Amino acid sequence: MKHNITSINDIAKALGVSASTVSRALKDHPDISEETRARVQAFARSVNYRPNALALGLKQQRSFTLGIILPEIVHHFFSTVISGIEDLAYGKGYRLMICQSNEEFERERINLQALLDHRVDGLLISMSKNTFQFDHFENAVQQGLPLVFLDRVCKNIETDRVVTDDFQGAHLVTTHLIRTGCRRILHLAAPQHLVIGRKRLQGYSEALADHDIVLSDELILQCDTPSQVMANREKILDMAPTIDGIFAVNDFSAIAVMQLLQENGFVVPADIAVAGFGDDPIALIARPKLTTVEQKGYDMGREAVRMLIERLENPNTEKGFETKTFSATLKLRDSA
Amino acid sequence: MKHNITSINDIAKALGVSASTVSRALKDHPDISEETRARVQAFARSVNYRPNALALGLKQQRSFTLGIILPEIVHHFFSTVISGIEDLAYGKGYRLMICQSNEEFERERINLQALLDHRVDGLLISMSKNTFQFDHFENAVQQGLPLVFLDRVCKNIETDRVVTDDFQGAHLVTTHLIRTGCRRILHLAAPQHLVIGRKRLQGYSEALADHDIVLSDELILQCDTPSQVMANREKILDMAPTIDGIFAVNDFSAIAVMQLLQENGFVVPADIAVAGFGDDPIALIARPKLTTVEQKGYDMGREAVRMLIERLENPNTEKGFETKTFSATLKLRDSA
DNA sequence: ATAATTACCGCAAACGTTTGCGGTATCGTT
DNA sequence: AACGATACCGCAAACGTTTGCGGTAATTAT
Repeated sequence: MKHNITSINDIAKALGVSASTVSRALKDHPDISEETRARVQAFARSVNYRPNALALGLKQQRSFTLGIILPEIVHHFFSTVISGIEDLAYGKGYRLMICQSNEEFERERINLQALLDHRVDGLLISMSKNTFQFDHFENAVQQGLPLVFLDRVCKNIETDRVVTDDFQGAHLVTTHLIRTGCRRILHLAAPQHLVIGRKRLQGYSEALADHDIVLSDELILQCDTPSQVMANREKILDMAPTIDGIFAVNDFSAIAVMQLLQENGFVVPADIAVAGFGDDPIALIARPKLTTVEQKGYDMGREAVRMLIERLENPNTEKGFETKTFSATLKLRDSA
Repeated sequence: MKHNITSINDIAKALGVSASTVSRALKDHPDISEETRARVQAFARSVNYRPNALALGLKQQRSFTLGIILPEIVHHFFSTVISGIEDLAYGKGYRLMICQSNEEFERERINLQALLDHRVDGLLISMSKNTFQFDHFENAVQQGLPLVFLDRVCKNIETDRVVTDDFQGAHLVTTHLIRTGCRRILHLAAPQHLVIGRKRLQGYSEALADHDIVLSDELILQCDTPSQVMANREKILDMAPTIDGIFAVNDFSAIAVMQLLQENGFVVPADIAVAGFGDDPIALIARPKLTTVEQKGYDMGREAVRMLIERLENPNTEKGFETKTFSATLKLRDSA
């Protein structure tokens, strides 16, 4: 039942010509007579012939497939990234193999290997939080595979990168808090081994420095998920009367802390202003609407795959690696 | 630089044996002497040999790749579905090619063709809203490709299906509204050409009937996005004083209408109770927290790929097609 | 010592495609 | 009439694997 899929050989046999002739006829090679070409093309259309991408990939040493590894798919930012990648890749004739590492190093490694096995033409990767060794990445680039890091970049590897300007975004939003009168701003930070964790903390710090506000260690809390907000519940509530602003490293934590404050009688933003990072859809649902920093996932995805395909189609260009930085914009709303 | 990827032939040459011997040695074929086997395996490991999945796929007529088509990726439900699919497929050694149709028929068709070209072993599809002809699906199943429809099923095609019990979910939530005293319940409905649109309306209708409440046409509004809520703003506000409950076909619309009401002085749920469908994360962010129906995207994804792989690994089973229905559960919260 | 096993390995075809090279007609020149 | 040019097409190798079959030695049985 299965094998009604016609190959070039089937067409050749049916028409009494050779496979090479069919192949050439289908791509309008000048060596083929008008008559044969027409016969072949007509027949191919009638049996709905489609070239076998596996055979093509094997022969031409390229699969027109791109490999993607992300920490998780169920995440608004990453899903917009995928969407951007898909939209552009689709138009260029590339298909996507998508994997998630679930923030596990081992799974990232295995997924990467599987993508290599499938001979993807290039890679788009956002690193897992728990990746501290990088030989799997090095291995891939050494094989000559173009690789673009996205958002969670690996600074130990020389490649193209697409990132948001985390420093600037954090600076922007912290500056805004200061301008509206905040002086003691709590920062809910991401782990410092992540670039985004460090950059956003830096943006926060420098904005304070710019306004001659002393940086105080007790106002920096490593706390980047709603459950960690809950875990730090007492500490935050103890601190609350002494602070006038909060800058959280992402929107989920921002809203969690905002709701924690509200449930305990604090008014946002009158008592304490709250700002997040990422512009997740939940920012618009929360009341007050969350002031946050927009991160252009869709555009970043598109740009990353653009850079990747650029390299694919100009294999031996001498162009050095680029880091494309997307500037962040403040989404000024009601929480700060 | 590129071609340091070793093949079986490279190993064969390096060791002075034939490719067949290498192939057999690597898979512990009994025809190969202990000594040769050890030599080959040691060498293969030392050069980090990995089989070429393209060649394997071509030879064995299966690619260990599954094709996915979804209406959109940036959508909490669909991204959880992908996540469930990925987690299970990963464990079983299958990779995923993921496409989005963006709710366009043409793009769905082209994506499907591309997946066929890449010789995926099976398909997982959630139909686009604008698909009204089905020959591309028929074509695929006729080629012998296992296909599982997910959530947005196509009833014209005989295949396996995985769905949520939309009727039951809608019935459940409407019944709850009625039990808490609602009598005039507005239903924000999805387009009626979609199965989910019809099923959820039916659940609503029957729940009313069960309690001897007459169904009134003016209480059914085709309106399934926040922007449509805005477009129907006046109509809804005019109606508001005359109703005591709203059942929206999804959470985004539910929250949009809830906030519209709140901004115009209505109290939820005291004046008007509001319930949604889907249990999107935003349901927990909204205030009051949204009462809604949980839709188990992750489990549905896992189940769909389980059914698919089951068919793949038992090709000529006579087992008839199944429709796996996931019962919906009420997430009782504060808005109703 | 000869025949029959056994152990081990290679040849070649196949999966579907592309492409360099060579071959056979046919045509036009002189 | 002999020659070169042109038009058209097929052979075969290659991409990396797998696998049925056959082959050669060495070992065992008679």
